[in-house]
Amino acid sequence: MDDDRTHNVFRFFTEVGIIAQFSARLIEKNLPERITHLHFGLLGHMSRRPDGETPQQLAYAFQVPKTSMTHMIRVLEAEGYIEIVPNPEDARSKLAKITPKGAELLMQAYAKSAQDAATMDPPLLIDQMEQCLEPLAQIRAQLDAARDKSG
Amino acid sequence: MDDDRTHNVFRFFTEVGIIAQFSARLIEKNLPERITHLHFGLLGHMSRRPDGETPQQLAYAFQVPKTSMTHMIRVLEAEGYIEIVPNPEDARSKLAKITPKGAELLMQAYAKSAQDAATMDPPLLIDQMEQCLEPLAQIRAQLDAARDKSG
DNA sequence: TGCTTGTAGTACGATTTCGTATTATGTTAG
DNA sequence: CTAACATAATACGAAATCGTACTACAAGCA
Repeated sequence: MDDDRTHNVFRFFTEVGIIAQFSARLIEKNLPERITHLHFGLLGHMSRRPDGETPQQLAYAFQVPKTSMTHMIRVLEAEGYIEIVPNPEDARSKLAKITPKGAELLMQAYAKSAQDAATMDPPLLIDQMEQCLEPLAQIRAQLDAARDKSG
Repeated sequence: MDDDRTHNVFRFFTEVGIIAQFSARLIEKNLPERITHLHFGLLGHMSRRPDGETPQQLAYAFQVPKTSMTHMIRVLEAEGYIEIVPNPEDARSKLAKITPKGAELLMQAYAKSAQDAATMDPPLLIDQMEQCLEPLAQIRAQLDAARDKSG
């Protein structure tokens, strides 16, 4: 890879890192005290999987260590946003499911953040975001695939 | 903002968040124990500012609380990657400067990560990254501007 | 000068992250 | 069946994050 392209890869990662931090703050501004953007992501993930997922699956999906996921799940459960039930297919395991309270939080935070995004000054560059969506999805899929191959 | 556009904004942030996590891991794989991708970013930032920057400036640039920056700077100093000197223009303040050892670490980690990126399987989609660079830079600039206006 | 207000950095403590080791259950070879 | 190994989750502890409160210095004004 030549120097220019290498430089562009790093620049890409830098921009992405900064934007990710902004989006985290945007969401967390509309979440209760101990709930972070990762918890928000977890709730969104679970809302699309009504049968629940195991901590293992969640840890893999969100690319955090199992122990970190254990902790995040406990916080969500302590606040009543999810419930944790035994996994009927494996007594070692558990299933985490979103509760109505969790679904409510998800919706509220989504709506408020959307409102914030819509009224930002200067306005959010949605055209540019949409323009990036496809390439970003491809890049993410490639990184996922590379991870699965090498660890 | 209509529902589709709102949805796209969230999707954009989601993709960006996942990619940011991957890039953090890519870098950190090539950094010593206690050094994170944020430290790497700090070193890169300082390498472009040989006169040093104050903790305050760094905290603002990296969008982390002052106390977090205090801690990160201490780690970098303890490991010898930066040095902290009094700010001649303000006795309350300090300047953090990269050391030769820090510059060396920066170069090594950069080179190793570039190597990893170049040999990834499936290969990194650099065309797509380059295609995103301009819009991402604009989006980041807009978010920066919105932050400066409202907090 | 003396007073008031603002700013840079840090001490401290609550919480979070995450690596290592452990427990409990599942799976498979013999 | 059972021993050996694999896997899900967690206990535990070291380190990081970050909000609050504080100290030290700076700057503006009477």
